[in-house]
Amino acid sequence: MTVDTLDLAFAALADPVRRTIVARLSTGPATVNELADLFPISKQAVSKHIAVLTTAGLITRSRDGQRRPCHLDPAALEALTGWIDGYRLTAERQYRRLDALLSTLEEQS
Amino acid sequence: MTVDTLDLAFAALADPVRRTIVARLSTGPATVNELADLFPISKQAVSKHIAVLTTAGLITRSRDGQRRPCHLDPAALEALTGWIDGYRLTAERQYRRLDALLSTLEEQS
DNA sequence: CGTGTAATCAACCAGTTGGTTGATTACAGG
DNA sequence: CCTGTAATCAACCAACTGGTTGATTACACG
Repeated sequence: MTVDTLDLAFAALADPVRRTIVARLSTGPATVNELADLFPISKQAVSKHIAVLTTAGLITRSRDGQRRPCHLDPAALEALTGWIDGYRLTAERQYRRLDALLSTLEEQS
Repeated sequence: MTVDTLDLAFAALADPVRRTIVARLSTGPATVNELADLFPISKQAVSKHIAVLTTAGLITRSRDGQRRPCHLDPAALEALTGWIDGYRLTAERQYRRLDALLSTLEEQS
């Protein structure tokens, strides 16, 4: 996952409407119109949100007659948690090392 | 973690400068001036980025003389992965259920 | 072919973001 | 007290975002 993709993916999840769309899609595919029913905004606005999520690689589209259902991509979500966890674990290791150092100093005093 | 905090945290990580700051802080605390050396932008701009990360709860500040070092908060990062993983796992379960259904239909045909 | 529906495109507007420079506050040390 | 340094505040600007409405494309069905 490239740096730009990380930009797009985190930015995509920074909006509550888009997070709600992700939550809904986690239970199965849905069309733009179905998703638009969840919000008090226009269908075009929802279409834009879906475009943001698609560009970020978080969802994919398919074709079923006139309908173009949206599907969530779990692998893209996993890439995000992977990025975060890398640094989180490094930081936690760092804190444990600091704690150990402080314990050692405590014993010596 | 409230909805607004999720907004702020994801938006904070949507910027490559701020992600680099997070990466650097995962190895230990650093001051604004130290962090500013990593980027070709003004110290004030870095100060703004740090304010964004602080408001999002991802980093904390402390006081050491004139210095005000920044520290990464692993718990805040964990809250983010927790949110993502919830829906990722739901989606993966959904796909496994679909696969199972397709297998059943395959057997019956 | 004509009609209805799903969805996007296009233009526009208000508010936010990321950067700049200049001035200001807070603290350490001689 | 005065000087130097760390950091923030304030004002400003160009670019982007999230919303709107109106027009357009793509497909299914009778």
